[in-house]
Amino acid sequence: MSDKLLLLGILRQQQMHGYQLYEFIERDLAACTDLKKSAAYYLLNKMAEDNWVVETQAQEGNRPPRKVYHLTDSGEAAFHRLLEENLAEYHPIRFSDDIGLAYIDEIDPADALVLLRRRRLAVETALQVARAVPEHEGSPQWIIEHQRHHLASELEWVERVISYLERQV
Amino acid sequence: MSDKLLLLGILRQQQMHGYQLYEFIERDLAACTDLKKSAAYYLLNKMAEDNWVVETQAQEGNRPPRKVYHLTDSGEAAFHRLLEENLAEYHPIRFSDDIGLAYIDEIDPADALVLLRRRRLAVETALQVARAVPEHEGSPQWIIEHQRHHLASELEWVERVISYLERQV
DNA sequence: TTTTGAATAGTCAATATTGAATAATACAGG
DNA sequence: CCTGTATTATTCAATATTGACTATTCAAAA
Repeated sequence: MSDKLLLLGILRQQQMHGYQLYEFIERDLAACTDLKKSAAYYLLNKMAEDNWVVETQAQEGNRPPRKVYHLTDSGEAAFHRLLEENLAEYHPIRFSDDIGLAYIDEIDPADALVLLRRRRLAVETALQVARAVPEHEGSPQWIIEHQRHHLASELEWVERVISYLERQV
Repeated sequence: MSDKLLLLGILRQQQMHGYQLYEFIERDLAACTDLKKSAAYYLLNKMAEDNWVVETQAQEGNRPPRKVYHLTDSGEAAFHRLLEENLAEYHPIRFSDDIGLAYIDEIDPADALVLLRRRRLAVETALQVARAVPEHEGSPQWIIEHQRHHLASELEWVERVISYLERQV
């Protein structure tokens, strides 16, 4: 659902064709979502069926015709509905990367340490990238702030696991 | 992949039939994964094709025959491979619940506050649940500890957003 | 005793998601 | 002018995932 919200939110500001949407998402919204190109087209078709958007053909030069998506009134209503839903909800996340920790006793602690230090490096790198994103003036960029907050917390946590293992060795 | 690791890890300790696996996961591992029954069967079939597990038929009383899954040697090898991979990697997560925050200016700040307080309640509840899980003696239960650490951090963060909005109103 | 409901064990069709393929144009370098 | 590569725009087949359904057994209630 949040992907539909995202697409509707973009189309609300400006009608676009599929590829344009995809590009915008890849380029500017990589931090919020990893929505794939073909998934975006799929969702646009769904939303067209539900009449949240309409497709119009547009020709530019003698390029192949493009499908431009416009928000309808019922799409606008859906946007607001999904927005309120999204703001109120909280989906607890599962850390699939944690599964291995359940079996950490199956390998030599010294080996485990090497592997977890590799993981720590990955977290540190992600944190540095998130911190390097330039500030936008105006209202706070909640999504990137959340990333930073979260990654700092993750780093603390990996470090806790690592120091436990260090005491084991 | 982490789902396969989970299944292999369980089958390593004890051969099981599909339903037994599913039950164990639902009952005892709800915190680590939300693997569905049919997804588990799907993965078991995949792993049988790859010869990581073998199926044997088992009859008990006059119940319908059950498929019991055993780990093979190459399954054992795969387990270790996946475990090392899993311990070393870190997949940054996307908070799909954050999409709405990008559009928070589209609604009245007072309304947004109401919605976000609802979200805060959901986070608080999840945190209390995680804290209520009884301690296991012996080695630390990393997964549940991670949950607690993470949820505490999430709560801080929602509170940050809420106080920003409170200053806006 | 019959019915009702829960537990057991799995299958399946419908949905969703992905990566690869297609096909047209633009454009730069030799 | 030809050729290879990048960009544009979308479709599609293959994979993965889900929820709903089937079918049997057991236990308890009516």
